[in-house]
Amino acid sequence: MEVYERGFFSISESGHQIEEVMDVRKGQWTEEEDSMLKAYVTLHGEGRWNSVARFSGLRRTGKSCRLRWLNYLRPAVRRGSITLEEQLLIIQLHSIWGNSLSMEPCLRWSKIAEHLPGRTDNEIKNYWRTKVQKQAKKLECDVNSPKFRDALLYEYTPRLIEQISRAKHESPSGQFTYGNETESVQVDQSLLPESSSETQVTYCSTVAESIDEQSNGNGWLGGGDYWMESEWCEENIWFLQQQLYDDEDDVI
DNA sequence: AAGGTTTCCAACCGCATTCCT
DNA sequence: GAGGAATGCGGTTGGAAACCT
Repeated sequence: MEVYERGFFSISESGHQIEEVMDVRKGQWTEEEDSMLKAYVTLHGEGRWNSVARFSGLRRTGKSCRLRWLNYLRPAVRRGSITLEEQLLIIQLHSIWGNSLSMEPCLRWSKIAEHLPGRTDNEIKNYWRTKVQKQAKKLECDVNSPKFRDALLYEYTPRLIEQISRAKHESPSGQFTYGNETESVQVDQSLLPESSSETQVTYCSTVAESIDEQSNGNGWLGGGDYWMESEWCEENIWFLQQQLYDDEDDVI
């Protein structure tokens, strides 16, 4: 069903303000709209989205065009499930930029997305909300609680790293998409604080930087064919559950 | 097979920030 | 420097697809 809404197109060209009232289309993009937008951006480049909306012939707002391009049409956009390595990074980076300890509560999804080439902030946000928050709910604790964050960082994360390492060694082709030495991101247990505290941020930064360093120059997501099932597997959920219940009285 | 429920993700919205005149 | 337009962000929603009964 096509949805149109009365809207304004307002742009300024060479100092002249042009304002026009017309029907603005909303909802799912059609293939035709996609190719129109693609063709226009290929020819004129990104940016000036209101002009794109007006001159491409699309009955869409600039905002809508921008979003469609950035989240879907851009050639760099990567598709498919979030891999284990990406999960690992998201969890770690979210602990730095996505919690209340952060000095910059804004910009977190886009900041995290910067470290996952080809992934959009929208995608990461969706992943976090649908997968991580769902698991927190299953485990009957708040996703932002220190208990859940600790469990994710100090119990789930090392297991993820272990799985990644195992997968690397089991992979016959040896195609692994970040770093040459998976072991170099192994968690050093001595670095782990006993419970949630400011040192958690320091620890996370260290791990994230370590991963980031490896990603520089070799483009760990840049072209690897490595792919594996990356959803929250029952084994990991069970393990997390055990940790949460075992530590119930220990963790503040 | 049909109807109901859940999951997932593309797209929208409102607000904040940045840019431009 | 001020004001308005453009852009970018996080939060939220709606609907298609998948799953369950």
